[in-house]
Amino acid sequence: MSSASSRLGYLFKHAQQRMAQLNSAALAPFDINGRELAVLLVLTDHEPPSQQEAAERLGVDRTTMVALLDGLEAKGLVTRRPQTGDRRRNVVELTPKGQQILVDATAASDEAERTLLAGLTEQQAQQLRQLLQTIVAAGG
Amino acid sequence: MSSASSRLGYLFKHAQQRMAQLNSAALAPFDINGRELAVLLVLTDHEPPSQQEAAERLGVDRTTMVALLDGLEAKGLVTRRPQTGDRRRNVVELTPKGQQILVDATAASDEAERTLLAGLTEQQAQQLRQLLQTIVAAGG
DNA sequence: TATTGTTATACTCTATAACTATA
DNA sequence: TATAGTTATAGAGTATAACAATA
Repeated sequence: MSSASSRLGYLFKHAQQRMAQLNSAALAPFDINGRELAVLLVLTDHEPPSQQEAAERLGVDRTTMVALLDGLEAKGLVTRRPQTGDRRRNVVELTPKGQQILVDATAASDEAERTLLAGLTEQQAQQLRQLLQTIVAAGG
Repeated sequence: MSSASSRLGYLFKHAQQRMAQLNSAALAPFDINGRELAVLLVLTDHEPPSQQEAAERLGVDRTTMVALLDGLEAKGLVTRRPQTGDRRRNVVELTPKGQQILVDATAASDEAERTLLAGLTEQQAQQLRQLLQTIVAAGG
């Protein structure tokens, strides 16, 4: 238990790096990365949110969200427009192209996740997901 | 399954961020961070390794290891000396102070890990660790 | 005054390329 | 020629502070 490779920080970091690597390869055909896919997912999880709401859901600063959306908008995957009633806020929505990319990229990322979990049984994979969700949800 | 917060990339990243946060607080009294503790652990996992061997075990570039060891050496926790027989290599060893810090900091980090896993049973915590090790080990 | 989006800036972590010394 | 350590540099990813528009 006192080896570097058994500590949680090491394990989380390396698991995340490997997942990012696999996602990167799987999403390359769609010209997006894992973070951008996460943004697209956040934008469709609930109703069209403001940039700040999207940032909070993703756990990043609102200034980081600006850069992420700049990229997605340049690729024609999302649109921004002032919210009627409070023109300080931007309503961010997926374009039809963005919606299509979301569907295809999610499928590709699902396959990348299966690759990462190839050494686990289906039951173990579900356990892992549940345990992680418990930890992350508790973190606030 | 199509929400951002259920994807493995998101879960790993946020779990790692929370662990880093807890480690940072727990290790502050010892003036080291989680990465530096990992280096100390790598240096004692096996026999005194060269910088390059230590870098490979930790999964970072050798140039990154240079900077990490610069910091640890400046704090008086490790020493570097040319290896007799191949003076291109540095043998890196913990000082007595480094060994003491390692013991105390590991205990503090163990406590931080328990905090992160507070929502899980002991059995679930061990399961999580095992599943992560399986994934990371498979990744090469 | 407070909030949203934005910009400028800086900090951390990391890797690539080039250099020095050793082999 | 090849390798270990080093340095300079650059690229992600991120946050803080300050600004403009709006409330």
